[in-house]
Amino acid sequence: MSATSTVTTPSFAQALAESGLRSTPQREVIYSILLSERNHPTADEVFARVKTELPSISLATVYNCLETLVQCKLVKAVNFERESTRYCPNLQPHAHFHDDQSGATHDISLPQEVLSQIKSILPPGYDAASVEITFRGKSPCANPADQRN
Amino acid sequence: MSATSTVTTPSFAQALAESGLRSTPQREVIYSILLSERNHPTADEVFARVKTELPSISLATVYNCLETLVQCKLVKAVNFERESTRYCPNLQPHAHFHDDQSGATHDISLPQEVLSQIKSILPPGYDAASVEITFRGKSPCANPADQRN
DNA sequence: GTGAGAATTAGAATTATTCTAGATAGCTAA
DNA sequence: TTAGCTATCTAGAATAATTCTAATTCTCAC
Repeated sequence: MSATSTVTTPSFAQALAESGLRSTPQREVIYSILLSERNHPTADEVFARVKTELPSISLATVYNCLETLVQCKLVKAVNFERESTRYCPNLQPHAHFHDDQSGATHDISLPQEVLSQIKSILPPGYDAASVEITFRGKSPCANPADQRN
Repeated sequence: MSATSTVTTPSFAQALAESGLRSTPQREVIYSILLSERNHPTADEVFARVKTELPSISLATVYNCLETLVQCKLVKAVNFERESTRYCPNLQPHAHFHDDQSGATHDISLPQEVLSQIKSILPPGYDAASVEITFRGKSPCANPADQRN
């Protein structure tokens, strides 16, 4: 019942090669698991699944491979950065901008009409209690030193 | 240099009271720190700061108080849920919907025009490399059992 | 003042993730 | 082929954020 017939598409190897990396059995199997199991698995869930095909694989390798696939833009990491939770007293609807350089997080005010347009992408039946919008990139704040967050 | 003159506004006590909770020195000081330090501090940073006013406070209390303030809707938690990172091979622009009941995460496709409208809220100088949009609430998927993520 | 429940405390426990050091494997040039 | 270099993999220890536990302290209603 091996649903994950290892996909060794040229494009897979190619995407890795473009970053100077090799296609390995571990990477192939993990990628094929992500393709077949479209339910946003965690590293641990991938680990459990991949062990049935490569029993000697280690959890560290799973983390390494997932990180590699993200770097090669073959998969995306959801719930992105695993840093400390941060708190803000700004209760107005707003988005956040995370400056990659300084690590600072800025509030970006969110006009009502944009918010409702965002909510309009939800198919019928979806009832959203909250939306979280986070940008990441470069912000105009010149001095990283005086802006920790 | 005690910038945090404890704010005991009636509304603060009131917001707590509405949830059947008390206004305590620890909660007041922590809230006032969040108000004065508008840079999205972490629990640890709040802990460091609050210790100068309440030297005997414990880290657990800081976590408890922050959680309490979030429950009373006095502050918001950014970088919300501290769960495992999840991975998906869907490279199209899409948002995520997190079903609170089942814990499942669904992809929501994101039309180009909505995406560009979202990006348009950024003030000049902000250069976003990526945007992450996450809804949370109730999704129409009836059976929580067969949809883990 | 007393007693019940709420809140706080210190420290242990948990969980996701990263680090480290050693073992393997695969390619390159002789 | 084979020696050597590097990439990759592995197991287990280490780290960091957070939660849990049990004991103590505080508050308020009576």
